[in-house]
Amino acid sequence: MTDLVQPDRLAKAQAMRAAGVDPFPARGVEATPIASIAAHAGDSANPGAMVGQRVTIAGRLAMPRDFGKLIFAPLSDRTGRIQVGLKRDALSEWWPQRKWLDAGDLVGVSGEVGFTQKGELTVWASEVQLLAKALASPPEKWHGLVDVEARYRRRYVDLWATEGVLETFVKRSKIVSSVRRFLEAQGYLEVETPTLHPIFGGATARPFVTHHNALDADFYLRIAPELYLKRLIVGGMERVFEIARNFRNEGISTRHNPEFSMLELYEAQADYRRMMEISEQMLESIAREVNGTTKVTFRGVEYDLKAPFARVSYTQLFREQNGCEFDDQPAVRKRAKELGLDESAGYWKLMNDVFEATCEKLLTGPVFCVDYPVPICPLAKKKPEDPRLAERFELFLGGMELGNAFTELNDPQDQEQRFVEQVATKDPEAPGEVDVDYVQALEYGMPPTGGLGIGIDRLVMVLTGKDSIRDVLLFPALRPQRNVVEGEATEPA
RNA sequence: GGGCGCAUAGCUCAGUCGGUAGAGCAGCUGGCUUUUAACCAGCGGGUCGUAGGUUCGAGUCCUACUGCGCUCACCA
Repeated sequence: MTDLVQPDRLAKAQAMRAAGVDPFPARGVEATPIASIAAHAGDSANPGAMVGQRVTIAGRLAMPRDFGKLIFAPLSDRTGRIQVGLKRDALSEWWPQRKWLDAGDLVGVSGEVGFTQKGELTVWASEVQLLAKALASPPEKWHGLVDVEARYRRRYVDLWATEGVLETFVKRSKIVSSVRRFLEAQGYLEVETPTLHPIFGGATARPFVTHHNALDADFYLRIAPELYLKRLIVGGMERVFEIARNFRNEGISTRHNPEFSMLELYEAQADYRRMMEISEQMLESIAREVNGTTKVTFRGVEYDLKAPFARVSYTQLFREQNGCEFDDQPAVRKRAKELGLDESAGYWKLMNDVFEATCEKLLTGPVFCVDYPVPICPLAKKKPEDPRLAERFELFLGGMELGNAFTELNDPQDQEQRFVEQVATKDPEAPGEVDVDYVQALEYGMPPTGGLGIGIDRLVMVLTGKDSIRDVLLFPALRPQRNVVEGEATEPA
């Protein structure tokens, strides 16, 4: 046990055992969801069908108010909260056991649905059953958990002790389910591809490395599922999507977690224009389903997710903000110097740094920024009418990148050449070797294909109005903490 | 990785000029049959994040470390 355990609660549990009552019984109770009781209870002036019915509810007890021969306490389950009323006269046999109850305990209560004199919906208990004793006391009753670290480390407390937290994660679940419904309605197939990759690719990011003992081989945790999903397009699956957990060994911030969820989808016979349509239609549809409106407020600004979204050209925006063409190397280098950017990297990274420094903040959105220079798009097809540019877009909202898509490069020779160039950079964020198997897949022929990636966590941030990715991840990444268990040797550091 | 900030009771927070460690909630005891953060009376509860330093004396000042938050950079 840890120092969280309250001695008086432990003493109660021991007293219960001594009296033959199990503080941690093996069986639960068959309970009615609280929300379904409240939904059919009406009010004291106009009682609904539930009033007068005997029900059983189960959940966590909070804030008991003890009047000596009468106790009121709210009881919460996953669907809602309702008051229970415990009267001595209705619980004569059980009544002495009330002293074993504490705020935070998990209990089952059976009784008649009714109201109090003040009109509060109440289950008047005729039977009370402790389902699990809380040996640790719940957080302070009206502030809840406010210490941010404690909230993230002990999400299992935060979920019921902090207002709105459960609702956020219920909504996250609905968003993911809405994504699936939207895509399945369009004939998409949900697939699962490997998380352990022998070569990392599909994005530029530092990977996590792990080792398989039996194969005696290193693997990378995937930074993107992209190259496997496109192999499935070669295989004829034609419309596939995956909601993939990706891993990137990079910084942690309010917009970044080392493991995050990305929706990637690929559609044969489509191109990036179709990906724009599907993006805006999907976002509008999800917003309507989970929020009932296309209006969202993110970081204090209201946006409308109603399709169609605006389109803005990368190179045109670059020209407007910097007074030079994106491929005018002397002019762009001069501009980078003015902006005080790090010039040690290659030209194209520098050019993109100039773009991000001068243009990205203008992309409040929702807006598609389209047609990126080819050298920063190693997996995208060139535009037929301008081979300097790739058919790629990024979707922005509130200056934050929500999605990335392109018309997929399906020319194996071109792809091999771009892989070779990537490997030659020796960049730790670029693959260390050419993915020959992927090139071979393309050699069998991949139809014209559009692909799209959308950051699920960021989408949830937008649709729930949360500023930090940690507020939409149940267990955000934190530095590991050493907890000491009683009786365990504490080793010197 | 850089900058700024925070760390005191189970929880939320005070702590003045460096001079005996405080409150509310939670807990315990007693009272109370209609509360909504119930109320009334009483009681218990602390390695002030860790380690050094300055000082007669440190929760308070200084240094380092640890953890967390915000922010900048990178990334989605």
